Amino acid sequence: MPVFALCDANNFYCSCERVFAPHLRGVPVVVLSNNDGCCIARSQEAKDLGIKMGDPWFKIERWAVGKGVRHFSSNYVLYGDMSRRLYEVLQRFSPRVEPYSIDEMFLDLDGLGVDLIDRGRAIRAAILQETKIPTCVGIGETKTKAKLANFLAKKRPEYAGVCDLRSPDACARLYPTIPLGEVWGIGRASAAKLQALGLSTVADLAGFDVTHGRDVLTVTGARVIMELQGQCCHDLSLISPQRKGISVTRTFGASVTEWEELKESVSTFATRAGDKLRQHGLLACAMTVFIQTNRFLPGEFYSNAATFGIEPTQDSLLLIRDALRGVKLLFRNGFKYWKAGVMLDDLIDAKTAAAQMFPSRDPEKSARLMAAMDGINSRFGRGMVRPAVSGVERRWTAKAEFLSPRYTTRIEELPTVRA
DNA sequence: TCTGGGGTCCTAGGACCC
DNA sequence: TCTGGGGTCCTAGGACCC
Repeated sequence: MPVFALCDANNFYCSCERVFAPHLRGVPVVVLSNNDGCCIARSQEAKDLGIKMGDPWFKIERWAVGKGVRHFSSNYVLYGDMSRRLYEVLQRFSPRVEPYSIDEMFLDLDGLGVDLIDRGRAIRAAILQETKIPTCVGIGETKTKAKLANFLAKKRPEYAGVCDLRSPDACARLYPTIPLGEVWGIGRASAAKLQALGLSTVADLAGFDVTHGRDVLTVTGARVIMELQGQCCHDLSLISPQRKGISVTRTFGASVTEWEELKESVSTFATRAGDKLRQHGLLACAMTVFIQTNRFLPGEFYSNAATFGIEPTQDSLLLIRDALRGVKLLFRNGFKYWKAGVMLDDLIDAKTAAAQMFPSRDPEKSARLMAAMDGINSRFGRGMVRPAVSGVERRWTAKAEFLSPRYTTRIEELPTVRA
């Protein structure tokens, strides 16, 4: 029987900022999204003041500052680094650690043969001491139960940050006290459906017939129910699966009306997307670009997107070219653009693709060719240099002919109008 | 008039997550 | 003036094929 622990950092982004500003302990802190748009993390004190996730900063700024709230622009490099440190500490407690998100890690505690509550306390203490980040630990025989235990560890002071939901006793006592919307995988829509059927607590959900559950919530819901009952449907995954898509999207600080300005932004997005592709050693075969006006403003709302196949590439210059061609089709004069983005799909492994693209060459040589291109791209950072190896480009173009013409550009003729 | 059946592939859209 | 960004999975239904 596996035993999962979920270690989840408390108010992670805020806690990271406090590591370097210890005087802010006890002070309400929020971390803001891109362009300081809205609150994406809140310290406990900020939550206690009633600040909600996603609250637009411009709406609450005056009031919040008056209440002594301190705010930070988000710093993902810092958070990523702190996350890695958490991971390193956890690896000392179990050889099997799965980073689930930037601030959450699953551990396999099976076979440790010790008091797991004690073990949870030790984990918290080690992380706090070495990274200054407070965490909570939830324990269960399925991931879903570990998540739920973590929720209790966070919300109910009597657990002091560590909760074990493995025993039937604990479930019988606690399930009826938790609203079913707190369960991992039950969002707003599913919660509403279940409530319409008269279910309201986790106990109701755990006691729901699995087949019936599948009818109402599809197979995902059936798995949730089984996991609540202690039947494991999600194992630990120690190797991170290959990325399926990469996107770079932004709302603009100030609305954009000119083509030249939009072009500049979209070029930047495509460049960043290319950076990410090279980091992961991938090529993209399809692209989606979109532009939007501000849906929060009265008047006409315009939103449009184009999806099309591209030659398999990670080269930023080619990505920029394609993105601009796409967005040019979408651009309409007279709109105030508020948000745009570039999404890359149908990603393939660059090394494997190289071997397929140069079939007449030996694999060694294909790999060297790819490495040469990687070198060019990474040396110039932003992919502003095209692969100069003679013959390469011709071959890549030839390969494109073998791709099925799956992608067609879809352009709505008329802007959609919003009341 | 009667109007198969089984299969695959693809996509849009919904839902959920952090 | 100012309202985030980046992902994954599942399903229904259309297109197409034999």
